[in-house]
Amino acid sequence: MVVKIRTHSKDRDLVSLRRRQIACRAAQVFVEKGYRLVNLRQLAGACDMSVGNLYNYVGTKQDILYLVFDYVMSDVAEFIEGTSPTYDAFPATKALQMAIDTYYRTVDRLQDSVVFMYQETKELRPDARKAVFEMERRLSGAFERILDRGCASGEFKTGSSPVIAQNIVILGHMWAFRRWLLGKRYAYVLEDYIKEQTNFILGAIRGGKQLR
Amino acid sequence: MVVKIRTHSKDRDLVSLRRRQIACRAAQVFVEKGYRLVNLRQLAGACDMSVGNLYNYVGTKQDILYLVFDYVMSDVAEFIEGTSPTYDAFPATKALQMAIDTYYRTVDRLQDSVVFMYQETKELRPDARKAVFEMERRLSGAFERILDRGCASGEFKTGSSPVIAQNIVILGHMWAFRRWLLGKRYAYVLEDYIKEQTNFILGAIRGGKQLR
Amino acid sequence: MVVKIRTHSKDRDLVSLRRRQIACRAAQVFVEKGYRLVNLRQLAGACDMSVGNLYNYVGTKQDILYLVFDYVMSDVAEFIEGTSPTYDAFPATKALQMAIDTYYRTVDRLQDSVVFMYQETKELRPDARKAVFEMERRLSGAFERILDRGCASGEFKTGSSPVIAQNIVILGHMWAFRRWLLGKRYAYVLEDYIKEQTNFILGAIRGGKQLR
Amino acid sequence: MVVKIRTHSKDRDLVSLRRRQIACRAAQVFVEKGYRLVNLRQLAGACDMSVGNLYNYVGTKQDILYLVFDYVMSDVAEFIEGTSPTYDAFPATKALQMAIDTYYRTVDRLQDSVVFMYQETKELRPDARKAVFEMERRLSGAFERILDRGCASGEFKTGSSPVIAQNIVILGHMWAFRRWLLGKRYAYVLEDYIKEQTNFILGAIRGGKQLR
DNA sequence: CATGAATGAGGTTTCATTCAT
DNA sequence: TATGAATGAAACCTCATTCAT
Repeated sequence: MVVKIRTHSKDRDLVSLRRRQIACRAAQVFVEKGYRLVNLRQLAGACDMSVGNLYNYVGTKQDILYLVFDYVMSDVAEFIEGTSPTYDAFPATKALQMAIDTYYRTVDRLQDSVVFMYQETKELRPDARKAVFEMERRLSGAFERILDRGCASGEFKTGSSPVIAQNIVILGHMWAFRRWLLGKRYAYVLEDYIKEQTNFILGAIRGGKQLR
Repeated sequence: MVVKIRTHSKDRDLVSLRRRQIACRAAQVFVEKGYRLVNLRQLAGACDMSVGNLYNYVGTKQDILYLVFDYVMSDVAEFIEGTSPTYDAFPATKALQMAIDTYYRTVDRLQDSVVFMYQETKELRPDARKAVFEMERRLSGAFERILDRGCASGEFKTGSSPVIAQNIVILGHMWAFRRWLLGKRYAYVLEDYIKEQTNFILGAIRGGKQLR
Repeated sequence: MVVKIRTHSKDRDLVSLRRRQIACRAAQVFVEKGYRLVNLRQLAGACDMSVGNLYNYVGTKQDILYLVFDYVMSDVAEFIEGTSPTYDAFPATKALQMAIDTYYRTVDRLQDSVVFMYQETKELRPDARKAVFEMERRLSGAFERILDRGCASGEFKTGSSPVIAQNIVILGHMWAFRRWLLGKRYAYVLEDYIKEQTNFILGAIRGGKQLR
Repeated sequence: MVVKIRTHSKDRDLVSLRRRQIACRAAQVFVEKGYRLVNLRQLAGACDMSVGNLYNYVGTKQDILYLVFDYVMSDVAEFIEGTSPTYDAFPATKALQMAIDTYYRTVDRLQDSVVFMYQETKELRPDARKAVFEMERRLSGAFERILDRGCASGEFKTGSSPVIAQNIVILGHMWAFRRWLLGKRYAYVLEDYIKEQTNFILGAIRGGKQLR
């Protein structure tokens, strides 16, 4: 899925350089204040550019939003492409534990962005939204593959592994949400959360044998 | 938690009558188009009022948003207060099944509103946001009580029951989200989803014994 | 031909009152400085309104331009509807003289507007442009009827009376153009111009017999 | 009349080479889309130059407009200087017929430009505008000379020949205008139009004797 | 109490022009 | 000489809120 964004420059390298710059800086302000509350002057300021120049690399404000989504998602994509294959060397149970651990830590690192994406996906153009869904799908697909492997090896017994894969992803997002919802009052520790949820998930699919 | 909303009228009854009217009508348009995309002319029109009169019962546009949240949440509150006590008569496992079933059907009925609340909570004033959190807390509290009862009776073996209660709630919301995300492409049936997730949850907390 | 213009008010009378106000004041600034060079702040100022209120009665800046065209053309329409029928009582030659005289004086009165319309018609939306053409057509139609009557009575001998009617109209506009083109340097007197052109036109269609 | 245009280059030949290039290409886009609707990126693209380089040969966007006027008018000037003298060999009536024929065909060829000039003259700086007027004056002067010759020889009997010369010019422009105004609906043929108008004009100044 | 006309700040986007390379 | 990235002022339009009626 490719989302076309208008540019006035023909220098490919410069375009991607500037877009990275925009995505990275805009991510901060968007996440902090929300898409609608950031105006283009602020955005340009955050990007160390003039408003006019911003529009050399982007067609609309919405495009900037997409760049931010893309930027955040690329981090997630890295998780999928980078680490996912290495799990194949391990038994499914171990692999799933590792994948959950890694993914939930990724969510922790990107927690503000995760919440942001839940809240602002609706602002995207349909095609950009579709691209986001696709990424989401690939993410849960990575978990699904491990689940399926576990089912094949007899380690797991799942009902619908797409649903369970989704559950795993969503329960990761929940970590980000709880912090956002509860703010400072939320005193839970990531390590505990991961352990808790790993147990919950494995319990559900392994016939109740918990981690020791 | 009470959120104060300015009014120009002193007739208490009229105020709450009009506010109910506003909440109910505004809910529809907000949910349909999103908070930012609805302006006060449209809002007033939907409420069968003039803009000026709207401002007799409400101080700002945000207040209307809160009224809508309150209105939607009252539906959820009903679920909690109305049905929750009746579960005490059943064994925890049965009670949890029933609660999940009822709640997930509530989510299904309110699916647009659920998504809406995820997306627009950030628009609320801090105090209004707090009120939303509180309701959320009471909701998961209802599940938590059943879980605790099950642990006490030996039916369940959970780690942190607050986390698991949250999981149950969130996995319900996920139903709404998937439909929104996937639109028409989402062909899953509610009955199946409930069964699947009930199995998943019970599996995790009952030592793996699934529903028959 | 009716050109629809968006309004936020439902009070028909107020809408037409304000639109008259807008047309009248906007005409002055537009004619003076040109459509593109007048911004909405200036426009609103000239109309003794706020920008926001202006947009209660109008959908776009273009709409204001059309209001101005309509306003100017209504003056011309008056010429056509008001005076045209009275000419039927006179022989065609006399009638044509009178019509030219009246019309050219109208052009003189509206000279800036006439030039303005030539220059800014292109800025109108297609449907509004069509409405202008129609008015133009009705105008030359008024002359055409006199010409046809004269041909029937043997007073005139024209080739294509639509073309000649057009000529009459255009040569009237030329009066406005010359003043605009030549500015103060243009020292010609309207009376002379009318006489000159009347002779020119009658000469062409009466077999050369000039006015005395 | 000379209009000064700033340049950053000192190479006279290059300057005029580039300016010709600019005028020729810009003419096309200006005529097609209108002065205001063409921006400098488009203009530079059409001229096969970079924006920056454009500004080496021109001081402002207006200057480019003037170059275009100058370019179009040079075509008209050619008509005047090139063909006008040859008419002296013919009797005034014949000369006038020939001049009208040639000029109206020129207008037909340049019809878009003619309309363009009516609409955009106002965008020129005063001194550039004056240059345009002067050219206009020379054009009608060419017809005026023929008229005067005809009056002297007794072929014509005109009132004010400057006015009549203007009429001839304007009625030529009208051909271009009608096509623009009426678009595809205008089905008149140039040959007929020329014949019609020639008759009209000669009729007016020859005492009604029409062409055979 | 009810109306909706009026306000004006603020939003996004465009574009003529400059200037470092 | 030639390039095109960068600038930032200014354009049109929207909308939450007020207030005279």
